[in-house]
Amino acid sequence: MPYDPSAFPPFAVTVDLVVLTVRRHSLCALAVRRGEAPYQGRWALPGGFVRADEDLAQAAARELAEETGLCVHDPAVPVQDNGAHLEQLATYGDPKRDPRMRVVSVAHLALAPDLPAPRAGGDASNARWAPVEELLEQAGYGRDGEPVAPLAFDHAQILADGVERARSKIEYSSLATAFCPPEFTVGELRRVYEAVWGVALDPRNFHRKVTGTPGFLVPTGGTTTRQGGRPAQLFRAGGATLLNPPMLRPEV
Amino acid sequence: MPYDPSAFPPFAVTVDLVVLTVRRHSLCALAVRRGEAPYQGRWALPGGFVRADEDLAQAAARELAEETGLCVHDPAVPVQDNGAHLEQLATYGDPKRDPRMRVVSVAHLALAPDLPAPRAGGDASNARWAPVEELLEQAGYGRDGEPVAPLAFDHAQILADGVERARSKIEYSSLATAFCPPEFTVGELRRVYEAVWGVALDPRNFHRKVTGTPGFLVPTGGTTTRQGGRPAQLFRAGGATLLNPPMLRPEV
DNA sequence: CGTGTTTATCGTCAGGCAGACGACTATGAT
DNA sequence: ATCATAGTCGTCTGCCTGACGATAAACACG
Repeated sequence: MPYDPSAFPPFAVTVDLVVLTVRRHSLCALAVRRGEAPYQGRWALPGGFVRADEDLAQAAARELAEETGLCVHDPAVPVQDNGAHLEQLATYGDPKRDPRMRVVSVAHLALAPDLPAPRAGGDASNARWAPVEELLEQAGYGRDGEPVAPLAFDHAQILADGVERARSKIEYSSLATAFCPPEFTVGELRRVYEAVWGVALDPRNFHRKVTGTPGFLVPTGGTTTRQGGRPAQLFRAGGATLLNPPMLRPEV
Repeated sequence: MPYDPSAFPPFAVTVDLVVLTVRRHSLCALAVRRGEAPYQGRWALPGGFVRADEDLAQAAARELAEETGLCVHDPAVPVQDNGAHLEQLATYGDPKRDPRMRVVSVAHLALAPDLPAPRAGGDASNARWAPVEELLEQAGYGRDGEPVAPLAFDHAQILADGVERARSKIEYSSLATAFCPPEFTVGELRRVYEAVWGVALDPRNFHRKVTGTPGFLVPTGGTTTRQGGRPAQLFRAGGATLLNPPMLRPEV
């Protein structure tokens, strides 16, 4: 028996994506330029409508693939080639968040290794990686002197929530490896933590901590000098997902 | 300019509530009996449609008040009289989760002190507090020998996610006080942890930990013997919301 | 070819915190 | 009076972390 349509108000449901990566020692998020009203020309988070036959996670994975070409790896297996981590973040449903109509947006958080270039329907000028501090400024000027406007809709709030989730989650999980290529060094992993948290970490204590946590890292046997200096061991992400005891974020 | 309604599929949006409390040393959740198809007569989580002019949090607070009489206290102030903690949990949107139509449910988690009796539209027989293990069993028999059927829809999954959120969140936040009355003893707070985690904790180490964490507990000056034995100091929840270092959940 | 720079890695040491557990206190029950 | 119950204070030991010295292995530059 179908429902009485007058019994409930109809909603549009969308997914919005907070896609984070680490580029040049800073935490960056994917932003796309809006081509239509409202907020035409403003930067926003990528996203779109959930289709009639789609699960929420499927919709988020589809949008992620459309915007970045990333595919989502199975959460049961460790982070691997070109696979991004994707998880639900939170849902935003203020009645006035979209001036056109009642839209409920299920935000998702994606973590990806550094990628060559974003694409937004093939148009590179309408998508970019921007440092999160820049996107979260209320107004001002970016690194290139271009004036920066706040993100469209409530996307600044969504981005802030996503960044906070990422910052806290790398404390007690091995998620930081999702920002790394399939093989990486301890130093590269440390620079991920430093970029996400915005702090400096002691290389010696960090090395002791991550190599001493069982299941976090597994050596591949190879070494690399791509960072300069003494050759460093290469690792892959181990099977462990929870870090116990957690990595401690320095105060302040 | 309104949207073209054919551009997106319409959804019904609901809020479902995982309302947890501690009764008789066990973690219990509020369940209501369904009065109509589908799953007629089965137990389910309380919930309902989000209204056209309502925020998601408002809808959850309204449903909570309707089912329990609890009001939600401002998250900025500490837990206080008859106020419950309420937070968004996750959103569930599988296309087949409701056989009637496309429903997206924004689940919320509420934590409340032990309450006299639930009410579901005034009908007490259609609402009850049940131990979460009992509700999460696939099938079997409850404590009273009554046969137990699984929760309706995907509510077992939602409940499991809510319980897991509560279990992990009392580790690193002062949220356990939301299960306590306005004034409580260290022993009562310890029994909350023991019920939620399902473990036994050392009373001496627990006492040292919670009284030694600045801002967690503030003494009211009074004492009580309601638990028997030597009189215990009464405390209120302090302003601190984050516990650092966290309370450690014993292994296994 | 030495010297300096960079990054990686190993070691040492002191302080803090948690688990294990002994001891004592203050109430009610019998 | 004695016991049972629950609360509170201490002690000790082991582990982890932060601070930091020392060494190793590459490259850059003269």
